[in-house]
Amino acid sequence: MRATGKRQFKDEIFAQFARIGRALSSGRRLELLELLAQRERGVEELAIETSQSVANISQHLQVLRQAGLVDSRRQGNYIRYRLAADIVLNLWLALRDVGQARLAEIDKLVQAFLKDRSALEAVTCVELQRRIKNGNAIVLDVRPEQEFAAGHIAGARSIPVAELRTRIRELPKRRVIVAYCRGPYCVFADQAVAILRNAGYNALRLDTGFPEWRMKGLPVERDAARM
Amino acid sequence: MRATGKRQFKDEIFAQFARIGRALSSGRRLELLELLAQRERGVEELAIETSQSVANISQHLQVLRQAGLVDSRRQGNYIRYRLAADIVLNLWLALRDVGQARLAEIDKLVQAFLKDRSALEAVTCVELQRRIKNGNAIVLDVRPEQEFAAGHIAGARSIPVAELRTRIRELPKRRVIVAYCRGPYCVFADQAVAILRNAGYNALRLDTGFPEWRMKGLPVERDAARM
DNA sequence: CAGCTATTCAAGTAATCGCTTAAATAGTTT
DNA sequence: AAACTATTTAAGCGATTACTTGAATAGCTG
Repeated sequence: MRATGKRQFKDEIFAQFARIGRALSSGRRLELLELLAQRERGVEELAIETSQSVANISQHLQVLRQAGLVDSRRQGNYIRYRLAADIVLNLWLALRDVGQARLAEIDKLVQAFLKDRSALEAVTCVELQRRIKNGNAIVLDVRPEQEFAAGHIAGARSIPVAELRTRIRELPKRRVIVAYCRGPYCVFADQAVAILRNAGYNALRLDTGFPEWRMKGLPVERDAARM
Repeated sequence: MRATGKRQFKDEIFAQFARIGRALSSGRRLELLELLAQRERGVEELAIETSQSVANISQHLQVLRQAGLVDSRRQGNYIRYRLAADIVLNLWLALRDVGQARLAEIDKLVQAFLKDRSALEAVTCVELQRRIKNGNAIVLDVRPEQEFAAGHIAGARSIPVAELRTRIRELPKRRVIVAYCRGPYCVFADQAVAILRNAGYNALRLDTGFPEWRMKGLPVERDAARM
């Protein structure tokens, strides 16, 4: 308990926690976390989705694994990665909250790239839940099918945004449609709302994505067939 | 909305969030956050407490500020730094939770340095709250006086651990004493419990610190005189 | 067991990081 | 306005990082 020992203890324990910070210090790795928050994936899948080389993504995944943020398991010839625990998702969401609240650049980027977003107010989780209760909205999951299968808002329908134009007739025109996707920095729901409104539908965007909905303890479902 | 623009948007927005991760990627900076979670401080104070040069700490503080994690204000000749918002504290606690749950090295370090800790079970916040309600414990804040003044558990008494041996008679021997400090990786409460038990007191450690207590929305007080 | 394939590792390079020392700045106080 | 002082900045270093390319590994699958 003498002073030097105490300093060494502090140095070492904070250095350990800093390993986690370091894992969060690359935009590429945060993008991987965001993808893995939707569902588990193989290395090549992640490489394609992030437009990176397989070797590079593999190395990033090692960093994430050594920081305890992701887990992997073998499935046939592939190795599938996933978030190691819900507290990891919680950590990523906490970091995102700080960015949203404290970094002006993030707001600027969203404004610049998603020009329509500021015009249209988004639906909150509480409000959507109320609408669901009243049968007052169709909940539309516009993420890729496999992400829907791995888990979605209870009662939601799936039409991936890529298929929305061709499958738009599956949706009734009379009712309000609330579209959601991976999260507030995912563009799928914005695109979906644009397509729907263009076709004369009454569409709104949920202000967050599926992982946030689930972390709030709100009702979710998953495709029992898959997984 | 074409593919290349979308990739660029993702790259840029995740790079922005990564600035926050980078700020968390140094043990030294995490130590600063932990100190600032107790109360605001000047640069030299932080330098002394971390055994670092003033220039080095100043540079770390710039990194933290540019990531939106800390704020500063001038007070007389000094510049005082503080956490920028409660969500920053929330982020640090989320990171710590992940470390505790997922990094075996952290447990090893605690076991090695705080050998007694495993023997003695700690009191949880819920349990302490119950004890307070029943008048069933003395709550003892063993952090330095100024940290107590900046905020403490409602009803707690202050005896900094450095003064505990000389002031131990202020405490009644009949009642259970629950000591707390900065957090689970702070050694003050462990030291205090050791001193108290050695002197024949019935003492226990709270399993977290003041910032965690406050973030849970449990009752706190502050010294109105200071501030 | 041999062949195949997804994944990891290793080496190399340009850029960045943490810390030190020394000088500059900015703001208060006298 | 001058002097002082806390803080920031600049330059320099050794160590580390992100990514690429090319080779190695590990473990299914036929």
